[in-house]
Amino acid sequence: MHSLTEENYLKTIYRLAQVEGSKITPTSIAEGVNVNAASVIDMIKKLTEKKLISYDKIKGAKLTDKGTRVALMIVRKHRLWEVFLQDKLGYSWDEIHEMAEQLEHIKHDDLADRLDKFLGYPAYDPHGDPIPKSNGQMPNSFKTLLSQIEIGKTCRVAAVKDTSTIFLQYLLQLSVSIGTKIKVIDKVAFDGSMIIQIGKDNKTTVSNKFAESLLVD
Amino acid sequence: MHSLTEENYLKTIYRLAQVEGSKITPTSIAEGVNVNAASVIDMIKKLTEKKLISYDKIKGAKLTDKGTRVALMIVRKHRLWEVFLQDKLGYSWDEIHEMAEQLEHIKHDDLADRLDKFLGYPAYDPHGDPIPKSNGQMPNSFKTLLSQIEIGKTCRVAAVKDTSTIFLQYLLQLSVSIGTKIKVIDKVAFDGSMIIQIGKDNKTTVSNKFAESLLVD
DNA sequence: AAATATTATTAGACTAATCTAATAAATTAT
DNA sequence: ATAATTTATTAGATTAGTCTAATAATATTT
Repeated sequence: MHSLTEENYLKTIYRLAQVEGSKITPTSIAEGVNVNAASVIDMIKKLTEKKLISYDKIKGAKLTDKGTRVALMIVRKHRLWEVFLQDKLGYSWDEIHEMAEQLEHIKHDDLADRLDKFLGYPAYDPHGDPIPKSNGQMPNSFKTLLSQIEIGKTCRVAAVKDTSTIFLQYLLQLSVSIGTKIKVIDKVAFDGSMIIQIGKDNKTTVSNKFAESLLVD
Repeated sequence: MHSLTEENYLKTIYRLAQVEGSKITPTSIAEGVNVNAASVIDMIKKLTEKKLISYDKIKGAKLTDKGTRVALMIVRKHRLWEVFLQDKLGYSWDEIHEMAEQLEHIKHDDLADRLDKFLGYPAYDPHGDPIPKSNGQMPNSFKTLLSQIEIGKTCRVAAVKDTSTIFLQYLLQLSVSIGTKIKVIDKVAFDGSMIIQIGKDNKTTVSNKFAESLLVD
């Protein structure tokens, strides 16, 4: 079995790998796991030994098939528990992440599958992220960053790229949640900020950082 | 906050304290937590420092008010999660303990309360043990050991004293669960075994060890 | 290309929780 | 009450995961 710590590294590497064509360096992992880069080197050795990742200085770190399977099952559990916390216990989407971070490590052969069934086989979690199936398959989705939407077009919030509490609370303040319609009114070429209309509200200006953190379809 | 390990020691000390008038020694804790007695000595020091227990060689270990509160909240979470696993996910009572051992350590201000509400404020867990309320109060219950029941009397299974998988599976095999009616037909003075009738089944003979592990009312 | 800055890696130390082996203290049996 | 046994405690080592500080290797500027 894998320790909680190992699981967190695998999950982080999996997440970093989602960013297309990026090299996964010890430093990026260190940021993700929130430890010192020196610690990452040690863990890279351990995970390599266990054949959960491969690592070379030029290509960076990469999950093996085995490592991917483990990571996907952690992501699966995380997202299923998030659905549970929102749908069954009535938490709001900015409160659930921390708890799911703990719940994702609960081990039992078919707990995830039973939970999945109990929740009615949800395809997406409350943040709009797809929930891996027990065989590792992902429900596919076609999402783009809000920043990529052309002026005049309207889109639907599908997921958040940044799940930090501070961002989620900002979204709450703006009344933005999964499913909210957003119309792009104008873009500021200078700094990439956008003037958008949220639902039927008045127009708001949001930063480029904001527009790069929101996934829409 | 307390580490998972500290929580497990507190829970064990709480459990040992339930056995009326028994001194809680380093050795008994060591058995309960499944570690070496030397390790217990270290932890006793740590928990004493944190004012979670008091310890002296003559009186043994004892939870302080603060320690009791912490232990009760772990027991509360454990038992609530057991209800969840049985009632909502459909696990049987011999499968849930291990999972609840992990779930009881999930930390969040009001997770237990929300879960409690979601489950409909259950008073007892699937093993028949009372679930502490959020203020630490216990639903009271008047249980005796099956071994104490007189010949000819009928009683109702209320809880199990031993929650080992092997015992629970034996119960399952005998079709004994919480609520099952048991009539005491005869007792063997020699070794304390009992001849009992389980529900409407035929008579069975059970050992004294068995009769000392089952709580009835 | 040399100077500077960044990133990767090693070496050695630290903490929490554990262990074994040895010793001290207390209990039980003879 | 002495011997034998059990229990408590100390000392020192071990493991997983982390850290800091120093060094090596790359990348980026100028």
